Amino acid sequence: MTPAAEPTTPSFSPLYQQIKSLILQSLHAGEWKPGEPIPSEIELASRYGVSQGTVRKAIDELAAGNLVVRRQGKGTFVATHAEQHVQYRFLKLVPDLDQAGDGDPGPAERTIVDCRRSRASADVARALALRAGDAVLQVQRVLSYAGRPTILEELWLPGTPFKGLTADRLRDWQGPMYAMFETEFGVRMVRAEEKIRAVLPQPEQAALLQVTAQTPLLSVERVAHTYHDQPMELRRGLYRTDAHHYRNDLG
Amino acid sequence: MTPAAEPTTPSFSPLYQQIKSLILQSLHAGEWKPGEPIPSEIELASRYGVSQGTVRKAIDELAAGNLVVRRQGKGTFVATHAEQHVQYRFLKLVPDLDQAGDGDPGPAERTIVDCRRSRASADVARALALRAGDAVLQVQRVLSYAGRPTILEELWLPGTPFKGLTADRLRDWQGPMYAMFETEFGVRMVRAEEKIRAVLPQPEQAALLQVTAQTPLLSVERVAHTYHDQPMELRRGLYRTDAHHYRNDLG
DNA sequence: CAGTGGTCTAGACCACCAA
DNA sequence: TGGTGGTCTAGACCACTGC
Repeated sequence: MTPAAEPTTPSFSPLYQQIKSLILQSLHAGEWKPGEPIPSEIELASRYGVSQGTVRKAIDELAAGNLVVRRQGKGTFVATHAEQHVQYRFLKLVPDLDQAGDGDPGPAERTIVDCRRSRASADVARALALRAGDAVLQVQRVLSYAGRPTILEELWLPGTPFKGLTADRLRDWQGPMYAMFETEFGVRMVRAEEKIRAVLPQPEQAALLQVTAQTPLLSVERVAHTYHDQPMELRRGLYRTDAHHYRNDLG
Repeated sequence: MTPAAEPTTPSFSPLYQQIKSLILQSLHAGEWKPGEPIPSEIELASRYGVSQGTVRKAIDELAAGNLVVRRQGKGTFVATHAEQHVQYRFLKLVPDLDQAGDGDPGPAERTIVDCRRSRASADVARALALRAGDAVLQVQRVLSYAGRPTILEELWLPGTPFKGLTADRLRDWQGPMYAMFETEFGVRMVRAEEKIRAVLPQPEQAALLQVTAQTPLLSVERVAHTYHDQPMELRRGLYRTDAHHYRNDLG
């Protein structure tokens, strides 16, 4: 606001950016839930006292960031991991023989190996913007495709927002885990970043994936963020790549 | 055009999409070279007989696809791998300790291991949309960071567009290889897709990277495309991930 | 200063959907 | 049929660049 403080700040914010921020606030505050429609462009325009075109440009950017989905003739809806056409939006592992070509890895069998409350180690705390020793939820599970264990992943969640999450609730839930986070805990994952390495498994890891300790695996460390770039999940995955590969499109 | 032929085709093309196609054609035809400005929005509007806003929306999409770069007050320029802020746009390997945080892996020493003309094998031909036996150029090189061999890559180029490419010219060129393809051969890479696996190296590969044959490595197979999604390069890379990692942002 | 892209508006019309 | 998002236009004004 005061142009004296930040020299590198563009001392100018377009109207549509301000509108975008306002809509973002309402999304974060849960004024409209995932899957629900947000008010029409005309209604938002009159609410904020700007033209429809300005609201339109704001929503354009939200839609580009997958925060919102437009459907012609129906309205604009809060994006969700549940009913979304692209389920498992953040999972880039696809079968080598992808006949359909749609990157759909097919149905996965999920096995919860472990689920318990613990305290954040230094690196987990750093990734989740907590303090070391804070309460976290720790889950370990295996995903299998066609009976073949393929992904072993361990994930950490901050304890407070996910109070009440148990192994049983995880087991009972059908569909993407991120969809459960939305409907059960009101936490919507919006963005994620992954660091990928090639590693050899520890003996216990090898056993869970039914491979030898000499089998090279993809190590995928993901930090998923909710609104305002707040980190809400750390996930460390080990991917078998003998029948699958990690697919990435570089625009 | 004829709505009878294709049942699933949206028998409707917005004006700005048509304008986008026209601009794309000019880009492909080389009417404006990489780094050069394209005509102003007003000029394009009058050339195509549409309003400035329509041209604007067309250019918006081209800019979103990194085909073109807008610079306020100066004009709109054909994107290039050379002077682009993000050099090595397609290289996602970054140092584990990235102090600057800009993903800049720093200067690389390049060593050409091999460069020769050969004939396309079946899989190379399929990737490059050629026929098996067609002339291809085959290059093998090593990239080192701080004296440490980190990337071993082998790449195949279709023989015809790259007539005259030799090991010497590769060695002499400073800067990104894709920048050379632009200025020397008029081939601009626009999009790429990568398939990533974890593998163990062959003995010769291990020697070139100065690692043991038990060191897990990232296998990165990239197909790079020029305009109209035409494949123009197949690149198979082996990445050491003991001091670097592959970084990916999931929007 | 003139020329460029960037923002904002107001209004018209079209395509899609549901009741 | 009415409401939604999608397209297109025309014009005004702003911000940035270079001369």
